[in-house]
Amino acid sequence: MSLQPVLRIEPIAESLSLKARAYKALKAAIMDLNIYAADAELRLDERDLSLRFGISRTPLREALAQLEQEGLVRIVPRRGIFIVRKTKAEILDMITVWAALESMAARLAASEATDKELARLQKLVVFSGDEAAANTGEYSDANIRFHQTIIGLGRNSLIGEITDSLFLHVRAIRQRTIFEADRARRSIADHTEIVKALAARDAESAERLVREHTMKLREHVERHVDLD
Amino acid sequence: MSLQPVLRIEPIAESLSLKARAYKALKAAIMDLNIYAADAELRLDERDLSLRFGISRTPLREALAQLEQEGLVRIVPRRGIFIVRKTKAEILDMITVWAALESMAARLAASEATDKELARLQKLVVFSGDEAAANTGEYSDANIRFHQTIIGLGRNSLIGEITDSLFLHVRAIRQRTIFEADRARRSIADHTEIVKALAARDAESAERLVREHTMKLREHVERHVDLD
DNA sequence: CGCTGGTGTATGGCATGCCACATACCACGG
DNA sequence: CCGTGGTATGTGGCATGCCATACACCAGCG
Repeated sequence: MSLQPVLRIEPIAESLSLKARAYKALKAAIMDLNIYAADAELRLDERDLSLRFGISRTPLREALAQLEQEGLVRIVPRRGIFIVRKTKAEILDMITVWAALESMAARLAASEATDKELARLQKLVVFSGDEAAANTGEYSDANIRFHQTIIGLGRNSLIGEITDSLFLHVRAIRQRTIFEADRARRSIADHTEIVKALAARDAESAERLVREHTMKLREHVERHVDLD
Repeated sequence: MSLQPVLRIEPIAESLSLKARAYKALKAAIMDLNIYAADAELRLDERDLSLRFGISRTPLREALAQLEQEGLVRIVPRRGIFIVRKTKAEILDMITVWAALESMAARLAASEATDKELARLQKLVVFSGDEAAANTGEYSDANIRFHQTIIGLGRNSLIGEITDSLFLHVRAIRQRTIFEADRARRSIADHTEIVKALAARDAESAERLVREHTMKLREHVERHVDLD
């Protein structure tokens, strides 16, 4: 154990490339925008954006190309760049994929997670239970953290990456559906069951419960959410 | 029914952008290359490539940026562009994700697929069974078609897209492991069981069988394949 | 002989400007 | 008044060239 005063060195300047910064800024801007509002502005203009960001079109185009691959925008030659509205069918497919991945993560977590980690997960459920009655807005965040935690406990970072990219698109829907008190209450009941199964190291049940929980959301969206 | 002679009009020229063509060409080149060979060339050069393709650096850079996001290359400023070798842990994670997605597709297929489609799937298994004894090379293709067919029967195109992108990386491994007669034989036995479960519309079993089948591959790779 | 400091070169990042093509608008003819 | 053809304008695609920086090489000093 050295007690010498240590010169703290940080990797300097880590200033991201303009391309990376444009990418982040655009992504944040698109996510901020409620793209499902009827009057949302769906058209982007390269030159206008490059002026407003104060960079040239080259890095901006590269950022846009990345966003296109991620499915957030569509670039049509000589027509324009359009923010993509996902169809209801695509949203439903995403939720299904989410169910497949999170349930696999739960299965893995049943054997991988430590008791300590599971205790923290438990606390998350209790907290959101307290909060939910009073304030469903807070619940939405706790709900998201719960699911992200399970995914993390699976120790498969690819699952985390894929669900993150899906989350962008599903987020708007989730927030729209969560503001129904009964759904929140039942959701917490499901979460409680899931934690129990994990604590019992019951991979089969954990997998099934998580899958069914998410597929309930899918069902709900299919029936009650109107897009397009 | 018009008997008039019809002027056949094809959408003309469908000539892809240079960026798209560069993307395809690079991807194919990288896949052709056995990147896990010790002496594989891992460094690319923008200017050299743009000369060889006969295009300028701009569309080439955009293609490379896409490949980077897909995880096939890594671009390091002022150092170079490197073809990525996946670590063994990453490959294992990919196979796990594959298992989660294909098993979900099987679950969906149990209710979605028509009898006719299942009959075609059945034929695929029989065919690969015949072929396998004589020629494991052919079997590899039939094996891939079998799995892709199941994924298609799930009617969730997102699952197809994600597994396609994983396939790039897993392919090399799959081919390396399939040339073991016993694995091929047991694989066909698994496939037979899977088709049976689907024909019986037993979603639970179909899901489980597909998952276990893929997780066997994962196990095999973890034990016997040496990367890095 | 080994290490340090300086310089040249290679490479990716970025800015700029031109081009092809799709669209919109308008003029002209029926 | 309607339809057709021509033209102007806007937009993304692409080529080109400069710039900053990391690395390699070399000279000079200890």
